[in-house]
Amino acid sequence: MREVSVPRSSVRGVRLATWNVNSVRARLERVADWLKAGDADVVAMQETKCRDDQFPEDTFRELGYEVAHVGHSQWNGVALASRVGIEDVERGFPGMPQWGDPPAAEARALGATCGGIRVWSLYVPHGRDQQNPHMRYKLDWLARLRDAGREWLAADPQAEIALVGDWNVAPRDEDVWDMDFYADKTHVSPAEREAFAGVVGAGYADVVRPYAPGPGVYTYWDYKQLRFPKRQGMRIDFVLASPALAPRVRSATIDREARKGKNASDHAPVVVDLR
DNA sequence: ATGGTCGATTATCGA
Repeated sequence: MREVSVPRSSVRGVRLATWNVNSVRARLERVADWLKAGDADVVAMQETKCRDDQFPEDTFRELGYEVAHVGHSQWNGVALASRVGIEDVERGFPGMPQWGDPPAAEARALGATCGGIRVWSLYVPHGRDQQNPHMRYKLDWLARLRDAGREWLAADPQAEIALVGDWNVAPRDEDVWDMDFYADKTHVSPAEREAFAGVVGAGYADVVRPYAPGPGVYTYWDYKQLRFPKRQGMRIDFVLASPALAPRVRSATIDREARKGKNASDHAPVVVDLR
């Protein structure tokens, strides 16, 4: 599968990261600095907030990464950057529900094989609020992802698949800073948690939590209300791994440092080291 | 003070 005979990553393992960058163009300097320091081999990005023709490919290329992107205007947009190859790029997964006018509708999922691992960069619909039709779309979207994920493993139980990104679900009470605050909002409802659990039940394990246990461990902090310095966040960014991939995990970290200072994204990168 | 901040695109909307 690998095109390079002895890539550096095969000697010291593959470092896989996911990061909701909240605009790849507004964040470009910080993303580039993070790539230089972070040594990631594969980086999934979400909320790139640009069209394909606006994606700053050259900056990534200069840093040694190939890129694939799907996006539309300011909405959503997901990307993969890889220095261990990008093959078989797919925009959207089979059965993925649509919302709004294409191509915005397809800007939530990008799959590619990177260094032998099938990586999906995912931006799960937000839901907006419990009564909004967008919530139904969110739950349907996760149900279709569950079905697709189950089929991929049925076709090849040994497949090394990573489902990574911003899931817009906090699966446990400990994953939000205050359950009362979120009681009537999105991300914590039983329906949303069941939808997330459906993907886990299809065979994909959260491989980060064992290395970054809660409570009080988050991946997102609202820009407003000084949520970050007050340590009031949510854990909503996850790396889920298939049964063949999960045992390759050696460590995982949430890079809180990247949320600090000016011009930070409201999400921190999540990093997983594979053997 | 029932908001407070961002980003993309153009006075809103989404997160």
